[in-house]
Amino acid sequence: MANLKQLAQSLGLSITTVSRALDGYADVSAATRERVRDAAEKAGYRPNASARRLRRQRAELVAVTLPSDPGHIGPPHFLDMLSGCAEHLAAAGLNLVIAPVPRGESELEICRRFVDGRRVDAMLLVRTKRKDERVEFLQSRGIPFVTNGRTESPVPHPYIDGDGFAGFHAATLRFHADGHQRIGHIAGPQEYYFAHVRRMGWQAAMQKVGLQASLCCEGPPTEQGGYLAALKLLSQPSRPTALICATDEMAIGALRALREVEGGSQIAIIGHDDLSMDAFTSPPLSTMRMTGGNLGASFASLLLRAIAGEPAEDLQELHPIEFVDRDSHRRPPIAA
Amino acid sequence: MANLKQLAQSLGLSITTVSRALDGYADVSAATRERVRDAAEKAGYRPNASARRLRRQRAELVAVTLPSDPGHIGPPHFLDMLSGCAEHLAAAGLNLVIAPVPRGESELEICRRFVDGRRVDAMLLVRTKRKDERVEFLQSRGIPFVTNGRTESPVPHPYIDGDGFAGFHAATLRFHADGHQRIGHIAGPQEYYFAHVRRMGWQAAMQKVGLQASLCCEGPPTEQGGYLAALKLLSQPSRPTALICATDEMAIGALRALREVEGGSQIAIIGHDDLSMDAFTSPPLSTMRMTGGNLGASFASLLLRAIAGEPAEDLQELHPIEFVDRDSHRRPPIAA
DNA sequence: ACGATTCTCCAAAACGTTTTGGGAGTCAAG
DNA sequence: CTTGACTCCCAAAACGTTTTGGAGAATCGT
Repeated sequence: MANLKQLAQSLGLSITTVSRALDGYADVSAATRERVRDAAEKAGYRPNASARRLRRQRAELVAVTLPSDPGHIGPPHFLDMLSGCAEHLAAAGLNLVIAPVPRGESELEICRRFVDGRRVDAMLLVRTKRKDERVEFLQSRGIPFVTNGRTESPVPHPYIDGDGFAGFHAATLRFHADGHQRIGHIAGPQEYYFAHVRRMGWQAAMQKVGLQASLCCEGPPTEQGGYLAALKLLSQPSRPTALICATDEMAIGALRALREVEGGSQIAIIGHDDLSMDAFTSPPLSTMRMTGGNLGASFASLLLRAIAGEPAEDLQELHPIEFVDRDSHRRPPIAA
Repeated sequence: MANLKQLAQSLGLSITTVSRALDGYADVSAATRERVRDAAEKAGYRPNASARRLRRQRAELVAVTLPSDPGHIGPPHFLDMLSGCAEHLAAAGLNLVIAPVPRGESELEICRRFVDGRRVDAMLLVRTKRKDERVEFLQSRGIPFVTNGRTESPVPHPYIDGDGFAGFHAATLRFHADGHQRIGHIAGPQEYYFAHVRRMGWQAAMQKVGLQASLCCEGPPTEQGGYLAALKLLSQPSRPTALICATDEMAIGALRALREVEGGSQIAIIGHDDLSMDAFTSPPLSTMRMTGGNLGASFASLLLRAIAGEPAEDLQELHPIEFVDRDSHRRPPIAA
């Protein structure tokens, strides 16, 4: 309720002394420090955030841009991640603001507004593209940032990502080990790094075991996208006997397609993300997910270290992907 | 990159004039206004947010506190709601910051920090309790706020809520019309307004049709809570033939219990929230959901109007609940 | 031609904090 | 008695904006 000036006046001290007493500087006597702190406590004094921010030249804020493009919002567990991140940032005196992208504006626009208006000390980027203009912009401005997902940027930047290549590579080999030969891939939009790298993992594995990586169909990373892609693959002359989907949402769409097509229920399928609904689909959807504990905490830590000036090379986390064994991947290869 | 002073200097104008030119005041000539705006554009000038906030005595921020208590995060579609809300607030120059509650601290603590530090112009509260200390605090401070869910506060405040009473009342009557007599209720923690009012709706309907409202069990609003509550109700000497659950999460837990108990699959069940996974449970979960379009936009609008000083009475929205007809509620009453 | 009005512009204050660069006073050593 | 070190405190500047209260010049009405 009160301000530093009033508090100082009521104590017969200068603003300087009160400020320094509260901040625990050694150049104010223990006696006055106590006196000041008692008074501040009693008055319910909290420093005015805007004033502090102006003076310290720090926004005490970190922004995360929410993608709204593909109709659906970001990665799974996204809110949990944000919440964890915000909690850990708060412990360091930073708050997390969410920066949605209004229709008609680009994510770059938003970054610019936040950065040039000195509204944030750092940014958190999700859904990176292989060539991501936001990353280029932030690098040119020298603003600390961390991305969820890698990019193909020539200059390194902090990120946290799952090793999608290895995950999809392993999944493909697993199907092959089960005897599958016609292993199809339902891919996400290839401008996204995660989608591209997952496709590459599948492709490399197919090549490794000497199979043609031809059964691939790309679509938007949504249920509908997966549905349509699956229908297309199933209409091929030589159908796939197993399907690897870029995301669980697409996999769920593909499941719908499988139910509608004769013999579709014979086809093995696996997704990626471990959505909470996977346990309830029929059949329960086998999937993969990134390992590593509290993702939000990791992001917060990386952000803080980036703000502190640690080099980008030290701020890159690539987490292994683990297999989540439910049921949908257990379908024997259909005899030709 | 630049500030007002540099811009003014480079133009040979005063800071005042530049500021007013950019803000479009009439007391600067059209010619200079253009000149200033061109220069500002070219320099990529954006006003420093902290400075503006300090001077205008507005934080340009709205905080939403994320409950983290029951292990699980808030209502369904929560992130979509936040995103929509943030988008509409942004159009009015406000940003949304998320304020998680660190372990060991109360939500009240967080409110206090944000409000007394002048960090926000308004707050958005979710998961209100019948007697909510956050509401009392904000009312005492005179800070604009909107809650998601009503409270029993004697002084009115802005809110958006679903008419849980009517929804659960109607659901109960629907079961009764189907011939059910032993209609049980799995209730959420009664200190939450939503949980209480839903139980009241069930109770009132039971009373209305002359049935005993005795088959009720309360638990935490989680899958596990629903599971345990259902087990308890099923172990009663006279089992329910239909179950109304306070939330879908609890209903999903209850479904698990039904599968484990002999004859459980004969029992009709309905939840509330319309989680995306409801379509995939077996059987697909019938449920209810709040009507009304973009919830986030409504919250944003109410927040802005509250900030503008409209009286609380004009800022209360009670939305009807609609029935979502899937399959789980279609079970004939078991003959006794 | 002269006061009144309108047009443009500006100096300075204010927002509330943190930080710089001392300034008194005290005390012990020289 | 002087010097230096130390302790405790403070005045003033600075952060970058918005807003107040005019000031000077040009224009208008009479």
